[in-house]
This record gives sequence, structure tokens and C-alpha cells, in this order.
Amino acid sequence: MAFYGRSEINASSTIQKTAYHHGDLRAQLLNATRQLVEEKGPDRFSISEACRAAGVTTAAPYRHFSDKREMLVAVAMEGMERLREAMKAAVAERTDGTVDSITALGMAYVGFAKREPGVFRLMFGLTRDHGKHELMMALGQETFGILLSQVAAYLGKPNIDDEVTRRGFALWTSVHGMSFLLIDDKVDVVKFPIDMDELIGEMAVRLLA
Amino acid sequence: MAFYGRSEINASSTIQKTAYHHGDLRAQLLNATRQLVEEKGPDRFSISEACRAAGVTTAAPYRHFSDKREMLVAVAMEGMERLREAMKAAVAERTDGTVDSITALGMAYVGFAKREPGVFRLMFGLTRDHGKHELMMALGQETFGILLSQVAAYLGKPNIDDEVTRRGFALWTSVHGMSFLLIDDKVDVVKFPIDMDELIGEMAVRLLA
DNA sequence: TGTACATCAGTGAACGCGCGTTCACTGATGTAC
DNA sequence: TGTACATCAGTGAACGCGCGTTCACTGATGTAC
Repeated sequence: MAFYGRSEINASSTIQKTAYHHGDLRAQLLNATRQLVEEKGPDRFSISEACRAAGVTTAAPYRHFSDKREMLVAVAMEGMERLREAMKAAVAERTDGTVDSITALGMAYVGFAKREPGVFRLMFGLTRDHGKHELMMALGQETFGILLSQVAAYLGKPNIDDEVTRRGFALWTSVHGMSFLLIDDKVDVVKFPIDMDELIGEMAVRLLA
Repeated sequence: MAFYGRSEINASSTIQKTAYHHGDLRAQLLNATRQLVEEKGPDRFSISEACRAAGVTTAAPYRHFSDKREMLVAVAMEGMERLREAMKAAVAERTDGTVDSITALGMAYVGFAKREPGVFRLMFGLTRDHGKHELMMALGQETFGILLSQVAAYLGKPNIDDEVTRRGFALWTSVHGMSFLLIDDKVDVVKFPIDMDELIGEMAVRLLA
């Protein structure tokens, strides 16, 4: 995956070390962290375990991250980027401003949550423990913007105005709720089986009407 | 619930008998647990801290709960009951099977999440760590059933069939998503202010149409 | 070209901490007689 | 009615654990000369 690595942090730096004992430990640690977040959930992640997975001393991460939180933030940011790319890709294949493209965005969103429930939870739950992260916020706006553009196009509006935002947010709530109900295993409360992809489309139609 | 810490009771030996056998410790511990879950989040809750809050030894809870998980489950169940009651109350004041009553259910749901974000998270997140709880599941079905009845009435259906369930679930996803976006502080990604209560009504209208 | 040296990523050990849970105990209470 | 006693709900101390973080260090690497 393209976003692993030090480029994010060392973007302005010309120094690019490539060969140590462990190659790029930063990337490996993030990888291990992501995996643990998936396996155990964001709450149960520990630096120690990530170090064990990466085959490294527990002090090693402190060369790359200031503390535990920074590791989790980095993983969440990578997740946000993957979600953004998935949504971009979904839109790229369709005609702008159609129910089809908006439904595809919804499916990409829910699909991501199902694919990476741990990271998804981390992305949206990180705020509770810590202050908010400006970079994360900007990424979120950019990602939400993908949806807003489609909604604006659908409504034939040149700008993203109040109504576009309102409709977009309504769509967001529904796929966000569906994502959490799915990954939190709450859907079996429902007695009739529901085709979720179909429902995403149905909700898109109704919420845009 | 009127409760006075142990230190106060120890200060005068005349009421010490009430200290040793509170007879109320279970309730007090649940209270402390709920409070801590709100203050620190479900992940950061610890038995030790709840005991400190209740003015009791860390071994005391084991007379009432088999382990930590059971305490959290109890708090989650109580939360589910409060949510159910809030929804029942919302419906009781309105005419069955109207957009109004269904909107009121949505507001009760989101209102609960805002009022008790920690418990709300606990209620829906407990599954990740542990197996599912049948009683919890039944409670959830009962609560979801309140919505389903209203939707059935709205659609003029005698039974809760596939379509009723589908519409009900769609409504659930939207208020569930809104709840999480609100308590996870993600709404400030949106640049135009949104009146959430109004939006709940709007979504109800559209999703029922 | 070879070498001295600075750089710096990772080591290994240690720390203090709070946690969940267990144990033998003790003090308070309700009840049978 | 008073008392012996079983029951019960707490105590206090201890345990082993894994955690996040710090520290002085080591040794491989790139580079200046």
C-alpha cells in the first residue's frame, strides 16, 4: 500500500534511509498495529504486542513515534486515506451525480467498515480519548466532499450549499449507522434477512428524492 | 440514589452497621460503573476505580458479580432498559403510526445517545469483546419492536413483515449513524450547521415514503 | 582509496503503575429454639 | 425473651501480569577527508 512509510512525516526531508536491520521499521510497526487493531480491537492494542509482532524491542517505536497515541493516529490516518481512495474509485467508474454513483459511494463506505472494522472504529472513536487532530479533520472533510460533490451534481447545484450538505449528511448517517450495526453484530436483532447493498440503494433514492 | 461514602460512615461508629452491610452495594457499584463509563469511556473503566467510588474493597464486587464483564453487561442492560422506556414514552404521547410518532422515536434514540454516550457505546460495542448475551438480544428485539410497530401502523400493515422490517431498519441505521457521528464529534466536518431534530423528521418522511 | 568519525536506529534492562482476581478472615444480621 | 449459631457481605493483603515509557548503551551505516 502506497501510504505506508515515512514519506508522510519526512515529506520535506531529503534524507531517505532505506536499509537498517529491519528495513523500514516505521512501516512495519504501523502494519503490526493495524493488524492488532483488527484482531483485538483498538482498545486492546498495545505497543508491546506490536513490537513482538515486528520482532523489535519495546523501546524501538520511540524512534518513530512520540507515544502510543501517535501510532494509533497514524493507523487511523492511513485508514482514512484508504477509505477516501475506495470512494474515489467507486465514483470514478460511474456517471457523476447519479443515484448509481451515490449508491456506489455508500457501498464503498460500508464495504470499508466490513473489511477493516477495527480501523473503522479507530478512525471514528479516536476523538473520545484525545483532542482532535487537524490533519484527520481535513482528511475527513475531503472524503465527505466526495459525497457532497455527487449530491450537488445530482441536485443540479453548482455549489455545495446548505441543502446539498443536509442531504449529504443524511446519506452519511445512514451508511455510517449501517456500518456500525453490521460490525457490532446487531443486525441479527432483525428477523427478516435484509440485502444491505440493495438497502443502500433504496435509502439513497429516498433520501435524495 | 442517596449514598454516602464509607469514610463518612466510619467517622461515627453509630451508623457503622449500615457501612459493613450496605445491602445496597450492587446498586451502588452499578451506579459508579455507569458514571465511570460516562466519564472515561467503556474502555477505561476499571473495577478498582468503581470500588474507590463506592468506598469499598476491590474484592467486594465479587459477592455480586462474577467478573468485570458481568458488571459492564449489567450496566449495558440497564441502559437498554432506559432507552426502551424513553422510546415507549415518546410513542405514548403521540398518535400511533404517524410520521410524528416515528420521528419522536428517532429523537428519543439520538437523545439517549447524547445523554449517555458512554453507556450507548457500551450497549453497542460490548459484542466485540465477548460473546453475545441472549437477554441483551431479547431486550434489543423488544426495543426495535417499538419502532417496527409504528412503521407497520404507518404502512397500514397488520403484521411486521419483510417490508416493515426493511423500512424500520433503514430508519434505525440513520438515527444510529447520527448518534455515533454526534457523540464521536464528527459533525464539525460539516460546514453548514444542521438542525438534527429537523433532519430526523425529514429522514423519517423520506424513508417512509 | 582507505579510514576516522558522527549519526542514529535499535538494544536490553529497568521502572513504577494499576489492573483483575483470589484468599482466609471477620463483623453484622436473621432466625430457631 | 434471650441466646446460639448459620449465613452472608464485607475486609485487607497479596498475587502475577502486562503495560507505557525511560535510560545508557551499542554497533551498523554514510560521509568527509
